Order: sequence, then structure tokens, then C-alpha cells
Amino acid sequence: MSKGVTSQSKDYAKWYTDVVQKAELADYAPVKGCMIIRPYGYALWENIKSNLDKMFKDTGHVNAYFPLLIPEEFIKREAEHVEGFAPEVAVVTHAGGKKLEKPYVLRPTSETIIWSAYKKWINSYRDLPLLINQWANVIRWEMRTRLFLRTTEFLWQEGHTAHETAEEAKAEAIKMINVYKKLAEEYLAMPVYVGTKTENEKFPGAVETYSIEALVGDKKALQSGTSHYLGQNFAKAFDVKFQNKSNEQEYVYASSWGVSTRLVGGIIMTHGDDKGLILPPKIAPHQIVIIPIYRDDSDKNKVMNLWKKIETTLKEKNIRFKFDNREELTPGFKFNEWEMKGVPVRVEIGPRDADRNGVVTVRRDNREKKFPSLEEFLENITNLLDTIQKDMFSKQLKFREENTFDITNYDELKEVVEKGGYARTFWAGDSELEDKIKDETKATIRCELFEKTKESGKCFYTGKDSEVQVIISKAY
RNA sequence: CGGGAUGUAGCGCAGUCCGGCAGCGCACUUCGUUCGGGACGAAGGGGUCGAAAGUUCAAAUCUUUUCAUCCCGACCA
Repeated sequence: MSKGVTSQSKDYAKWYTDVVQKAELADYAPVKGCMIIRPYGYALWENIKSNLDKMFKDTGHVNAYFPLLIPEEFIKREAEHVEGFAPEVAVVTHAGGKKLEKPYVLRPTSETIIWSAYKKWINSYRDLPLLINQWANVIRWEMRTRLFLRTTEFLWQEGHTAHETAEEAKAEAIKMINVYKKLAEEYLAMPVYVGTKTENEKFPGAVETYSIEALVGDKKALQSGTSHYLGQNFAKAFDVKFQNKSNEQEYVYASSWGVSTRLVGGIIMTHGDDKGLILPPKIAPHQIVIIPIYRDDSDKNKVMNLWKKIETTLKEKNIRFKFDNREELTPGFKFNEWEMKGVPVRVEIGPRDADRNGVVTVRRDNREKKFPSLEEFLENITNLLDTIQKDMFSKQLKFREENTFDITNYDELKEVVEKGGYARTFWAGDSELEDKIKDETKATIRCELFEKTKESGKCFYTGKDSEVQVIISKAY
């Protein structure tokens, strides 16, 4: 691994791609816009995935798998859906050495193929709710791509639920966006705003879209998860009816929701610094890294004896650790390498520590160095990881608060867009006005906030009274 | 698809203007000394100079064509 990365202040975009590659999260693939997720990056995704999957199970969802290939005709059934996705779907036209009579699209999302199956599975209100999730890859042909943030192929999960009533389906969508908020805040240490997308920004085919919006290191918004109340749009497109309790045929109400490998990009940009990644302990592939230091065999024996005492306890405490005993590298090199990879705690054990029966610990997030006794260390390590997790969240929450500005007019919006961060204000404009603002400032309404700072106020642009409070920012 | 740039060892680059043995740094291999913040020495290995055609005694270098990638815009989770 070569030295260092481009500094954030010099070139944030370059810093980002440097970190992704030098921390060995991902590499470029031979296909434009695609990436190879390397073992360290995949381990990170697996940790996100396993925590989230548990939350899905806890909320009554089950996993299934639907095909990658979707009959092209399916995508076209829902008018808004086809219009929204047409530019970015890849189509398979040839197979088996022949041109296909009916082409397939590579799924950009699975609503259509899933609802074609739901038609077969749903007959009565007794079949509802149907709460299915799938972990899958999807393909969206984007014009411009960036590792993790926007790739042609990406990994995600998509939940697709079917319900008896509009209220229930909508409640499901809101429940799941809050699951995402919990994931982001408690596991990824990323504070997020939660709200409703405007008509301009919502998912094609949805009645309403909800999102979580993070604020990353260069003060731009990152949409990190979405959840949709689909109404009866897909049920109508695929003719999915059920017999309700009054013995009538009725279209089913739906929700869908997803988060993707984009979250990995969010973690990198939320926490990283000029030394590389900083990972939250709950999802870090290695929560601590232990680096032995010795020069001769007698030192080595002492250090290895110390390590044996540590290893057993770490296993008992279920801590994910890495013992880096590579002989050919100096400790200094390893310090830098594991800092690049964002391991939350570094533990140094050398002859001096062995002599006093202690260790040296260094936190990645604030670089705090301590010299605890072995006993203190083993007793406090779990607490230390918890503390780091909380401190990382607090730091980012403070950063977000410092970069959220309440505005009252258009000039103030332009100022906020100029310096970065969120502009928070009331909004009474329409779709056209939103487009105009986007054209003029490059900023968009990220969402209409669920949690408003006050009940109502005046729209910053039209001056009309409004009960809709929004955040506006440039976004990834 | 428009505007800009770049393709030479795994990575980063020099060499191209003015044609003449394909180089440098890092990484890699072996041995020895090192090891508490990116160690040092010695000896090695690694190339279809993006691709094709042309000019020439001779092409990384000149000409033509072509492909790819990156950055800036329009699209997007």
C-alpha cells in the first residue's frame, strides 16, 4: 500500500476514491460503472446486512428471491414506473445464439416481477399482509458513476409488502423508514433527517416516498434509504385483488423500501478523515487490531505470552479482532495501514507492556492514547467500543446541527447552497418552482420533514403560510 | 451526447516536441540487518509503450483510424 491519500480540503472527490481503493474496499471493474467489492468492503456490507436483516425479521418480514430477468412488458405496465426507469434499464435482446422474441430487462427494481407473483399468491384478506424482502443486485444504467455512491450494478435489499388497507400500507412504509433511521443512527453513527419526498423527487410509481437524508463530509446531502407507499398502483397494473371481510373484491395496497451499498459510501464520507476510513465499532469488520512489537526472541516470548492472556477474553466477549503478526512489516507501517482501514481501536503490545502487564490503546476517532493495565483493558474494552460508537454519532450530530440553517428568503438559500449544508424552511411552492430553484442553484428539496421545529411558518419563496417544513441542499 | 484531459511494468510517472538498446520511484522475490509512527543494504524478476494500419534502414516518438478511461455538464438511490 502506498502512502497517504489526497487531502479532503484539496480535492474531496479524489480523497473519496483514494480511500475506497487504499482501504481495499473496492476496485474498478473492466465494465464501465461497475465495481469489484473487495473482501474488506464486503465484510462491511455483510455487517450492515446482518444487522438490518435481523431488524426485518423482528418486524415480521421474511426473505425470498425473485429473478434478475424481467419480461420487458412487465416494466411497461405501470405508466409512471416505465417513464421513470426507461432511460436506465439494460435490455437483454439476444440469448441462446438467437434474437429473443420478447426481450428481458435486467431488474432496476423488482416491483413488477414481484407483483406478478403476488397476483398468484393473494386471494383473500387472510393472505394479507404479505411481508417479503429480498437481498439482490440490481442494474441501473447511470450516465455518471462513483464507487459505492452510484454504480451501474449495486447490491441492496428491497422489501415488498401487500396490505388490506391504505392506512396499513402507508404505516408499513413509515415503519420501515424508521427502521432505516435506526440503522443509520445507531449502527452507522450517521444522523439523518426523515421526511417525505416532493412530487418531483418521488419514486416512479409511488403515491408517496419517504427518505432518510444524511449530511456527508463535504456538506452535501446523501439520500441513504427510501421507503414508498405505492397505493394500489402496482396492484392495478398487475390485477392483484383480494376478497375483503365484506366479501368484496378490492385491489391490494402496497409498500416497498430499500437501502443499498450506497450506505458504504455514506459511512466513508460521513466519518473519514485525511488518514482514511473511520468505522463505527458496531459494523467494523475488525473492532480492534492488535499489533505486537518485539526485536528479539526473548521480547517475542514475553509479547506472545501477553497476547495469549488477551485472546481468550476477546473471544469470550465476542469482539471482532485482528492480530496482525506479520513479521515483514514494521509496527509504524501497520499503524498507518489500519488507520487507513478505519479500525476503531488499535492495541499495541510490546516488551514494555509485557513487563508491566499492560497494553497501549489508541482510538481511531479521536486519536486518544492510553496505557491501561491488562486487567483494566479487558474489563473496559466493550465499554470503550460503545463509547466510540456514541461519540462518533454525537460528533456527526453536532456537525449536522452546525450546518443546518433556518432561512427566510431566496438570497439566504443561495448563501447556504454556496457554503454547503442544509437550508431549513417552510415551503408552499409547486413543482415548477422547485424546478426553477433547482436550475438556478443546483439544490433540491431533500424532503418535507417528519419532525418539524415548529408547526407552521412562511414559505421562504412565496411568502405564503405553510405547514410544510423542508430541508434543501445540494445532493449526491 | 457536448467541453477538457490521459493511455508506457501491479501503482504513480519520465521519455514523444527533435525517430536510434524502454527508463525512474513505489510495490514484488531472495538473503542479511531491523522493528514503540510508513526501516536499510545487496542481489533479482516483471513490458505486445491502449489497438490497427501507414511512413522509415529504424517508431513509445511522425501520419491516419480506432478503442478505452478520467474530470466538468445534462440523468439518478
